[in-house]
Amino acid sequence: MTRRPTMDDVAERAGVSRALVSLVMRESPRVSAGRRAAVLQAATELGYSPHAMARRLASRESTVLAVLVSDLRNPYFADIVEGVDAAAAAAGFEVILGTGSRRPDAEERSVETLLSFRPAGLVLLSPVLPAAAIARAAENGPVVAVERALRLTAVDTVTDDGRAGSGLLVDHLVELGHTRIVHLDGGHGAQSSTRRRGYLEAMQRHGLTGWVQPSEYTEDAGVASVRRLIETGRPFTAVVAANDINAIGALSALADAGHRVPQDVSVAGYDNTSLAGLRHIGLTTVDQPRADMGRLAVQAVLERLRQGRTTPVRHLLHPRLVVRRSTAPARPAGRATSTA
Amino acid sequence: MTRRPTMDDVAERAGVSRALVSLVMRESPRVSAGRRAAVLQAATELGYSPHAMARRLASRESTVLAVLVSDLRNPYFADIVEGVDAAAAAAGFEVILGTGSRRPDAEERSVETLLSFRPAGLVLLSPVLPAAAIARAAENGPVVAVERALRLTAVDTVTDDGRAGSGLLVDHLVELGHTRIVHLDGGHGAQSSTRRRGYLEAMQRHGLTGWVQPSEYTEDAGVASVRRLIETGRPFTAVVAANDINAIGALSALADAGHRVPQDVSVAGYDNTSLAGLRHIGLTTVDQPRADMGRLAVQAVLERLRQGRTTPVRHLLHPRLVVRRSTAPARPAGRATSTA
DNA sequence: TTGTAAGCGTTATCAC
DNA sequence: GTGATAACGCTTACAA
Repeated sequence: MTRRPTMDDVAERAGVSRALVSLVMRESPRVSAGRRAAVLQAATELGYSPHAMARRLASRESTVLAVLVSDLRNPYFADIVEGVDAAAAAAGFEVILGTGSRRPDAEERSVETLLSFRPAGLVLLSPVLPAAAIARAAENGPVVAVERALRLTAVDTVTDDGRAGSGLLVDHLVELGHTRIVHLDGGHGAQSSTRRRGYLEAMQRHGLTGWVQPSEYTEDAGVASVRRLIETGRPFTAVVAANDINAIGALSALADAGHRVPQDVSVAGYDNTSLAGLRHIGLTTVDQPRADMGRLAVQAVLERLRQGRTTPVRHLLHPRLVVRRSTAPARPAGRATSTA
Repeated sequence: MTRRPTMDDVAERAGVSRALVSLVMRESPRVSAGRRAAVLQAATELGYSPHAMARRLASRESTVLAVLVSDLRNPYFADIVEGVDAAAAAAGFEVILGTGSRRPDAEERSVETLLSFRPAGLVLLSPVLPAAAIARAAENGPVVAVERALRLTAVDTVTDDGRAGSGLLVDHLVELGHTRIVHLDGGHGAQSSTRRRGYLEAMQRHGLTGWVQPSEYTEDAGVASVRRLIETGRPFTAVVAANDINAIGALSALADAGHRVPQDVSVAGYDNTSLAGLRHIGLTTVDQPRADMGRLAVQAVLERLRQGRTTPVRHLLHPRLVVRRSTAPARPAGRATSTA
């Protein structure tokens, strides 16, 4: 609580001018070795470290990168943040985070707060903000939206290729001999329409008929939709769920109905969350290069900042298939509903 | 990228002085309604919002609360951060987050960065920083450590009562008729020694012999230690794991060995992570009031700040038992190892 | 109620 | 190389 030492304190103690201290702190090469040492010593003795805000105010340039995390609870974003963090640190930027709990109004407030720090750039992770608000933010500097489709020329985007990911899963299942492959639709969830489209296209590519069952990105929805699926009486041998948690709901509904996974029915998720990797679960899924997505977002900001790029860039990242125990060759009979 | 409008711009447009704009922005009551309206209109027309850093520099007081999150991936912390966030917002504070990936050096750097913003206070979530570094940080203002025992008078602490939590689990199992209850020890994990102590004390209280099997806060360690447990040939009917993920490892090792949960063996976790609540898993566990912990941390900062408290406060929060399907009455025989 | 002017802790632009 | 001195965008006595 005692007043922190300022540059003037250091200057006085070292017997030099404040300007010289400033040069030393910024590691300027044109300071004599002797003075530099004196300043450095005075600084450590006083426990001085530069005041980041005053520095930015005076230099008129910010080294703060603001990141809006729509949902801190979701480890998916934590992975992206780690990528952002690493890339930002490497570029000499500090990262400040804000959170919005996936509510548009809370996100807008959070963005306001972040912008009040006058950051050099703003990274939005899967924001639910209205596009107009994003456009407004983009008037103040580079904005990158991750996992959100946006056509604004002022905003760069980084997304994973959900179509390709669904395609990977369908290809994998077809290779295992499956033909009756159901997709649980993600409903209102982000990326759900892309994933559905990828599924339908891949099915068509293989000459198979698509079968989409409405669901949501939740465990409960997975349970409910698989129950309905079974009630139809139509046979199926594989389920491509909306995401991992949805797949886990599907798993438990199948178990309740006496269907064994993967002997009777194969199940796949999406996102490769830590859940999918649990021994207990062992879910075949799709993994996005999340750290890379974070890195690319930072890179996009830097390009606008340092190279003056003004045309938007659209990164579409390729996901990777992760095969685990929840998928296996289709049973010759192909009638999953007759197991019990 | 165009220069953001400043207070002077607003003042000029509204035909008033900069000081008056400042008063309006800070919602001072002693401004005439007419001028206030004019200023507000000019501000919205220009899209003006105050420069947070300049404001703090001039007012010599910070409304920034810095939070170090040791591990963003862990949803446990996300819950605490939400509590911090809510309480900070209510008190008119902005929150900035830093992360350290549970590496002491990375955490120290992160704290340095956070302090360069000259925050009003610093909240450390389960830090792995050396105590000396924490003491140093505390020279600059209020510091609160969450989930980390610390005897520094300059630092307030908020922790959950791990002893009580383990006690709740043992009481619950004893009530179900269990006597051969094993504890998987958390090893190097935070709070593990407290949880072990709570287990041992509770066992003693019930006149039972404690049995501690070394483990870690991971799934793999849970698997390995239960395997070793079974190899001993000594009968047991219940397992109090180090935490939830450890318990899930235990579940799968038990399943591999042909032991049914909860018919043959009861299993309990700790932390009430989202994993525990999965239908597929249904783990009995202990829940900490995480949002409250965040709130209390903010409150502690505020007390030092506004009420000038200088004596440290130690909050010890009471956990809650959450009973799910993984625990059940002990089998009369009480011989778990003879099922297969 | 409103305006003037002196900071806040730095960097940038000049001189020397 | 080093040192004055004017910004940076704002708050805050103090005057008016």
